Order: sequence, then C-alpha cells, then structure tokens
Amino acid sequence: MVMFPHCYFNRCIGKYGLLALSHSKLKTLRCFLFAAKYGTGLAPCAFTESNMAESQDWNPATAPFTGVLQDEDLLRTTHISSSDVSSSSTGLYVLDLINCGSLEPERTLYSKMLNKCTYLRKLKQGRAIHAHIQSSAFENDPVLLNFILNMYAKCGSLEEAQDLFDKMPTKDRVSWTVLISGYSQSRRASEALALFPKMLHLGFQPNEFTLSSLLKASGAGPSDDHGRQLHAFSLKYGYDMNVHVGSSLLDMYARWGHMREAKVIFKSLAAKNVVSWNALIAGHARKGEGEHVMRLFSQMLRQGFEPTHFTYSSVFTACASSGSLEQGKWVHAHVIKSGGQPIAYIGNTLIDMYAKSGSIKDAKKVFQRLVKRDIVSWNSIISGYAQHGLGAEALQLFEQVLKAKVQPNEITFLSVLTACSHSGLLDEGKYYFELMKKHGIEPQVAHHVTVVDLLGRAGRLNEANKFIEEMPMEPTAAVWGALLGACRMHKNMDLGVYAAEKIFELDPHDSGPHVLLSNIYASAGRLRDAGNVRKMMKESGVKKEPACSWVEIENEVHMFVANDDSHPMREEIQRMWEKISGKIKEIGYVPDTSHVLFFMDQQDREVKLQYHSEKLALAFAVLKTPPGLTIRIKKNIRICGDCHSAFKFASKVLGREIIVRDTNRFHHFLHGMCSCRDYW
DNA sequence: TTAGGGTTAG
Repeated sequence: MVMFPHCYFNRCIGKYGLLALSHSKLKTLRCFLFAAKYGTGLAPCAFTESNMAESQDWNPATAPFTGVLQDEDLLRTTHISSSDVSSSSTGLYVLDLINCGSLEPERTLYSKMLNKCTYLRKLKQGRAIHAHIQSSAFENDPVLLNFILNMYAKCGSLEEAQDLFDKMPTKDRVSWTVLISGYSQSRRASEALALFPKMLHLGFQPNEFTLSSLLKASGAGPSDDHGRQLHAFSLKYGYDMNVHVGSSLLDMYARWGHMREAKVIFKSLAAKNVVSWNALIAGHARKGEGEHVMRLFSQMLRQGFEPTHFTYSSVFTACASSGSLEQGKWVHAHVIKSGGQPIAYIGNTLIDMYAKSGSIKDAKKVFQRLVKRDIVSWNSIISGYAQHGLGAEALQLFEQVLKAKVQPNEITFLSVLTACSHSGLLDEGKYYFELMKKHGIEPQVAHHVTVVDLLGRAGRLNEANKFIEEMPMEPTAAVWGALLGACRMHKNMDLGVYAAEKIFELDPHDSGPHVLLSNIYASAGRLRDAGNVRKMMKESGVKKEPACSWVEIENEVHMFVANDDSHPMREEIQRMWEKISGKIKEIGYVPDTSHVLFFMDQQDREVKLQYHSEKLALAFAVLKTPPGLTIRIKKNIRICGDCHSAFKFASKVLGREIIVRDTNRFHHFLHGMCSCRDYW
C-alpha cells in the first residue's frame, strides 16, 4: 500500500519547502520528516535544492540529512494527534500516514520507531506504537514484541514489560535477556537474578548479552555464590573472553571490593576496551586508591585508549579522595587539551575534586562556568563551602537553589546542616532542619547526627541529649559519638561517660570513643578510670588507628606517620621542625600536652607532640617547596589541638597559607589564624 | 532484536 512513487524527484511544495522522495523506504521516511520539519516552523535545513539533487546517490553515512534531522524529528512521527498535522498528502507525518491507512508500515519501520522511543526514553509514544502494532498484522510478531518489551523495560516501566512478557505467545532467549537487563538497569537486581534459574529451567541458554546483564545485577549486591556461579558459567561456555562479559565480570568483583580478582580478569582479557579500563579504574577509585588510579590512567593513555567521561569521573574522584590537587589539575588540563569530553559530564566531579583538594576557589570557578547545573552540582559546591567553614556562603548558595526552583534532596540538607555546624550557626541549623520536613524530606540519622553536633558544639549538651531521646529512630553510634565529642570539648564528664557507654554497646570495636572517654577522664583528673579505659581497649583488642598525614609535592604524595624513624630525610625534617618550633615559641606558642597520652611525663609528652604526623608533613613541605607557596596537608584523623595551635603560629612565622584537611573539615591557617575560628 | 563503565553526604 505504499503510495510513494518509486522514483527520484526533488521538488518545492508550498509551505513544506523542499521535499524529496526516493525509492528507499528509510530515505522516504526521512524525506517526509524533512518536510514535516519545514511545515512546523522548526529550524530550516541547511541545504539547498542543488545539493539535494546531488543526494540522488544517497548514502546514509554522507547524506545531507545527517546533522539536520535530530532524533527528536523522528520521534515527531509518533505523535498521533491530528492538531498539528496537515491533511495534505505531502505533509503528513509518517505515523499519520499509517493512521490514514495510506502506508502499511513494514516491520522495520515499526522497529526503528520503537528503537527511537527506547533511546529517547519516550514511553508515551512507545505505547502509541504498541497500540498500532496490536491492530496490525504484526500483533504477534515475536521480533516486534521483543522490541516493544525492550522499549517498556528501558523506559523504566518494568510493570508493563513484565505484563507483556507474561502474555507473549512465544518467548525466546532475547525476550528473557531484555527483561533481565531491564530489571538490572533499573537497579532491581534480585528480580533480574531470579529470572536466571527460571530461564534455564525452561531450556533457554543465556548468551553474552544475558550474562553481562546478570553480572551487572550481581555486582550490585554483596559478594555471593550466585555471582561466582555466573563466573563459572561464563568460563564453561567460553563467554569470559567476550569483552562485554569480561568487563562485567571484572566490574562485579571490583564492586565487591575484590580488586585482586578484578585485576586478574582484566589481565586475562585479550580484547580490552575503554569500558574494561573504566571498570578497573572505578574500582580502585571507589576504594580511594589514588595511586593505583593514576598509574592505570597513565597506562591506558600510553596504550592509546582515549579516556571517556566515565574515566575522568573516576580519576577526579580518586584525586578528591587523596586530596591530590596537582594531579587533579594535570588531569583537568588533559581534559581541556583533548577537547573531546564535554565538561558537563564531569563538572560535578571536578567541583568535588577541587573542593576536597583544598582549592575552594577553583571549585567555585568550575561551578560558575557550568552550563547545566543539576542538584549534584549544587550539593557538591555547598558541601565544599561547608567543609571549608564558609557557612554563610553555603547558605547563600542554598537560597539560590530554592530560587532556581531546583528540588533539594537529603544530601543538600545534610550539606547545609554541616555548613551550619562548622560555622556555629545554631539558629540557622535549627531552621533548616525544620525546613527540610516542609520540603517533604524526612530527616535521616545523618541529619540528626549533624544537629547533635551543632547543639553540642554550642555547649547545649542537655538540649542535644534531649534531641537524641526524641529521635524518631534508634540513635546510632554516630549520634552518641557527636554528643561524646561535645562532652570532651565542654568537659562534661557525666554525660560523656553516658554517651560512651551507649557507643560501646553499639560499636565496641571503634577506637575513637575509647580514646575520647579516656581523655575526658584524664582531663578531669580521674587517671585510674582513664587507665581502665585503655586497659579495656587492650583486652578487647581495640586498636587506635595510627595517625597519618599526606602532603603532595611535585605530583607525588608523601606519607608521614607519627614518630616515624624510617623516613630517609628524618634528620632534616626533625631539624626543620625544631627550627619552626623555636620560632613559634618566641611569638607565644606553648605546647599543649593534654592531647598526648596522659600517663607520660611532661617531657616525654612534649617529645611525642613534636613528631605528630602533620608536623612532620609541614616540615617536609617547607623543606621541599619555595617560600610563600601554599602548603596542603591531609590527615586521616582529626587534627589535634596542639598541632592546630602550632600551625596558626607557623602560618605567621613562615608567611604562608597552610591548609589542612582532616576527617571532619578543612582548616586554612593564615596570618596566625585559622578559618575554623577554633571552632571544630 | 538483547549487554558492560562515572558524579554529591556521613
């Protein structure tokens, strides 16, 4: 019933502009769309009648249509409403042609339209095409049914997909695979995995497509036998050498945190591609293994693989986690030089990388230049400001979120509350805690932790305790930990002991609260109780995490451990610290030994203090960098009170900015002051 | 016809 002439001709037809028809069905479809485009007043096409004539030898790869017709154009064919459709036979959209009965679509046309809907996630139009097919000769066509199934599954309507699947008169391996991948991609892993034994039972063998989807689902959960069975299955049938299955396998192990196995699979892959690299790099990035990530990134470049935005995201995440500003900048420059990657895809990770590496200025710059901001962009920059103690700026940005009519989420509010907490904005914190409920977001445990922290720091210890008692959920160790920290700060022994006991019940193996409690006792002069806590730690095998600091010099990260004698430059480092120490004592620094184990004598305590890892890192950085340069140090626990005081004086004596990132926040030391205003 | 990789908090 095709009414198109099977010949070539190009014409100008009234308001529809240039119209070309040809014998190729696909081409005909495109030509009609081209006409439709003119008819609806969309941007005119950028070619003329003359180059249209040249297109008689039309090649899809070089056709002048390329770049003119967008996916959206093809989708227009799926609008069934007649309101914007001319009755002129030349101007009808393809689907209207179908509607009029003047065009009997072939299977290919239906499948192409379904695929477009799938690609563009246009569920409504997909349903319309489904309805068409139901009243056509292809109602029970198994291949078309798979296309429809795929459309529902990828558009996220798993209920419609499952319903169609259940009713399909004939299912094949592709039908099973499509449904499995639908569940897997919608993060409904258990439903995806549950289909596997069923399909096997009915005699359908999975192929490489099925296995990739199943492995993805498996990687979403905890390490288990099902995933290993899938691995065995892939090996048995030789699918492990397929690059998709292989990459999914290594990704599964990487998500489980089993990097050794992931690496073995990666190495065994004969045909690696960029996805294989990305999966491995992402695995190391998730574990915070920055050095591994940088090494792999360089390797992939050397081997001629072009990084994608997935790669860059992982690399920036790794730089953020290790706080490697120089490396992060180097990779950023690489992105710009390579020119291929739109910054929009990696902008959020860039903001986070700069904020976490201590350069909030660069984070702000990237944020301001983002063409498209989503809630993750806002959260990243707000959280950045919060961590740097720039509470007022963070709150200003949050107001902009509301003004821009972007819907804040639970992370936005957590960042806002953290900003209040780190800047001592008590009333504002209370206000935003209530506001989040008005936005329909129920505060989770983490939000409660932040409020306890906020109240506790402000010295409102009883109020904080009451707040915990009234929590709608069971308080976790973190909630009591926030109270305990505040008790240490405000020297409230009774409440501190109470909070510590709660923590020991919930999380007996964490060393942090033990140390805090022991220090609370010690500062109250109750040395025997303090000793008992230490004894308890020893007996129950609770170990204090060794304190480490890192400093990045010329693209290389150097690690320092307290009282470490093994460093090749230890003597120079120690001499340098003694020099700094002497100078800062001259302008008022007094070592505060209350931060060192109480059972040492005063002199020992002072010696111990001198070799705290952050002091060693600072001395090393002073030795290795030119005067005036900002020094950035990262620490794995919170900076101690004595180092905090010493660094304030040191920033004055050295005439440099010193930025310390501890587990809680950033401290910018400059001209003898710290950005946290001693409030941390 | 069907498949695999990234980002914000604590």
